This record gives sequence, C-alpha cells and structure tokens, in this order.
Amino acid sequence: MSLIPQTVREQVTNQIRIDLLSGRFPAGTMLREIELAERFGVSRGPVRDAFIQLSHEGYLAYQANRGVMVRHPPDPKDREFITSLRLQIETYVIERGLTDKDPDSVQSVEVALERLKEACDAAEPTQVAIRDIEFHQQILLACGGDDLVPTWRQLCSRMLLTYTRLGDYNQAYSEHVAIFEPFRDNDLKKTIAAVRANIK
Amino acid sequence: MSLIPQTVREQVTNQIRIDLLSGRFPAGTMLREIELAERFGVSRGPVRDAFIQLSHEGYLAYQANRGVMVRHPPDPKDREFITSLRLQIETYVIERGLTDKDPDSVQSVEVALERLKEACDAAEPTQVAIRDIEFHQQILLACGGDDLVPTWRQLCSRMLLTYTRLGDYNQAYSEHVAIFEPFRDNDLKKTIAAVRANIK
DNA sequence: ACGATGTATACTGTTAACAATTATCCCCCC
DNA sequence: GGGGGGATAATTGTTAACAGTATACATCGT
Repeated sequence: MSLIPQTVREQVTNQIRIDLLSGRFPAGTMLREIELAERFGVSRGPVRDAFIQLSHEGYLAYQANRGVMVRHPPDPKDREFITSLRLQIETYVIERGLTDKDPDSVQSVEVALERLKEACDAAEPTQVAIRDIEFHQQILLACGGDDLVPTWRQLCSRMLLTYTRLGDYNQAYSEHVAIFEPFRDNDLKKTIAAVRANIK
Repeated sequence: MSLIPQTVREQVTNQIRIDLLSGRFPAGTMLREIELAERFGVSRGPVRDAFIQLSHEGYLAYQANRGVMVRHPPDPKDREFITSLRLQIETYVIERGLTDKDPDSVQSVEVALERLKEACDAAEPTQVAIRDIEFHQQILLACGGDDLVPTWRQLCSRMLLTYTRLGDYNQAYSEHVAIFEPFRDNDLKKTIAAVRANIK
C-alpha cells in the first residue's frame, strides 16, 4: 500500500505520535527539536511542524520560546465525558451518511480492518491502538463526515493516551468485524449498536 | 494589554484568522505562502506555521504539495450538531469547576467582557465574534477546563464562519453580562442558564 | 484537429545559518 | 552561608537559499 512517498513532516509526525502512545516520552517531558531532528536524520523544520500539529492534536502543550511538553492523560471523569462526545460524533455521522456512502469506501474500511487484524495478531499494543482509530476514521470518511474528523481525532488522541485493551486482542478485532458487516450491508441500527458496544 | 511582544507566528495566525472571519478570503480560495508572507513583511516560515495551525483549527484544508484551501462553512444541520457539542463542553466544564475557580481568573473574564463591550460599541462584526469567543474561553480556563479548550475552540471555529449576530450588538453584550454576574458569584444554575440562552 | 509528451514555471517542502530568547551557573556582595 | 546579578550556554524563533513536486503550456506526432 501507499506507494505514494509520504512527506517528511508526515513521517516525523507519525513516528513521534507512535513514540508518545508507546510511552517512550513520559508525561511532563520537554521535547527538544534538535534531539528529535538528529534521531530522524532531518532538519528542525519538519520536527517543528510536527510539534505544532501534535500540539493541536492534544498530545503536546506549546510554551512560547520554551518548547513543547508532553501532556498528561485526562483524569477518569474527563475521559468518560470525552468518550461520550466521541460516540455522539460517530453516531451522528453514521446516521446521516451510511446509506449514501461511496461504494469504493467500503473497500477502504475493509483494508483498515485487515490492518487492525494484523496488529492484533502481532499483539502490538501501540499498533492496535492506531489501527483501531484508523478503522473508525475510515468509517466516518465513508459516511461523508470529513468535516467533523479533525475534531473527532482530537478527542480520540486524548483517549488513546489511556488506551487500555491489553490482552484481549481477539475481542478487539471481532468487535470491529461486528461493526464492519452491518456497515457494509447498510444496516444502520446494527452498525450503531456495534459502535456503541465497542466504544466504552 | 499584552505588553509582551507576541511571536511573529502568533501575529500572522491572528491576522489571517481575522481575514478569514471577515470574509476577505472566500471559501474555496487557495492561499499562497509567498503572497501572505510579502503582505505581512515576513518570511514564509511563520506563514507556513500559521497554515498548519489554522488547518487544525478547522479554517483551512491542507493538500500535500498543493497548499491550503479555505474551507466551506458547515451546512445548517451540521452547525446545529456542532453547537450542541460546544454547549455540552461549556456546561460540563462550568459544572465541574465553577466553585473551585481561581479568584484571579474572575478579573481575566471581566477584562474579556470589557473588550467585548468595546467591540460591540464599535459595531465591528469580526471583532465582536472574536471577543465573544475569547470571553467564553476565559470562562472555561477559569473553571479549569484547559484540557478541553483545544477541542472546544475547533468547534467554535467551524461555527464562527457562519457567525450571525449582525445588528443587535447591545443584546450580544448584555447576554454576556448575564453570564458574567452569576459566574462571579458562583451561582452555578444561573450561569449555565445564561450560557444556554447565549449559545444557540 | 486532436492527443500525448516534454518542458517551463510556480508553488510547496526542506535545509542550514542567523537572531532572539530563555535557562544555567558562577561570582560577588551582603 | 544565602541571595542577587551578569556572563555563558542551550534552545527556540526567523530567515533565505535550495530541492522537489504538480500544474500549465507549447510542441510534436499522428
């Protein structure tokens, strides 16, 4: 897949995001541009761009002339609230656009599901978390929800920092199969139910 | 205020945001780094940073190797949904943190209210829209909601593009006075009611 | 006349050097 | 011995030059 060469900024952003999710940078750590630039073998520019982007995604906090700090995950009550917002967005977008979806998009979702399966089989927590989100994103895009995706992604980012699905990877996968099948068949009620069961 | 010299990036970002809100750049327009850099008399770097930031705020859409495009405002149904999310966040944060707020923060809110008044008196639509949002943001920060502010801001950005309060500036101001007074006096019920009345 | 192909151009993506700011540490003074 | 002040170092902010990519246009072949 993705024969299209990614831009350096995207690669750097993705790698830092993975490092954040995998706990390589503990909350409260100050990230230095030079250090990361040298590690990736690139200049400070793209690293800087990545910092700005990840700040807006909610992973990092920017402080003028001082750099970025790794944010702390939300406390349980906030997490619950954020989860409810996330669920509302997914429900709204699916209800609105499920039956009007572009046929090609079903395949994109299926690809995302397959990638999730690979991550589950490999039992790599960070990859599972990322593929999980990507699957849901493909669903939203398929239902014409690109307008709300940035907001939704920000909410997910906050949740991912406390992603707790250690162990039962098989269940994680099957829950998404339970979403995909009614989605593919335009069964609105079952799709929503499966999403509600998955996000909690 | 703000005797602290802002960074160039912030100034550029703010100015472009104002231009977007005031309709200087119609939806669908492609923004060019060089053009804006020359207009502000700065290099492309900060303009680029501003583009990334404004993309995440929801104003612009990034296209790899092609630049940024001014996004279209959301359609009425989406706008209604976004409004409900925004209201939920404000309600949640205020309910959670109103009584624990830092005394100093009351003054910040009062300053924001005063600025809003100035904009209303001057009858400048764009400034009213910006001061309006800043007032609400100060409320959220006062109630310890900094964790949710980025998400909230993104939702507001989408709404601002269809900000429609042309004319009744006096009412806009008085609605915010109605929020401030119970906020200052720790009257949770009245504060929430006033917020609900204001956001619609 | 029409389409494919190659070239020119205009833009974004990246880099490295320079400027400005902030943090650190040592010295001096009390 | 403890606290302020100033040189020094480390880091971010900004700039301008260079590289890469996509679009537009002209040219060529049919």
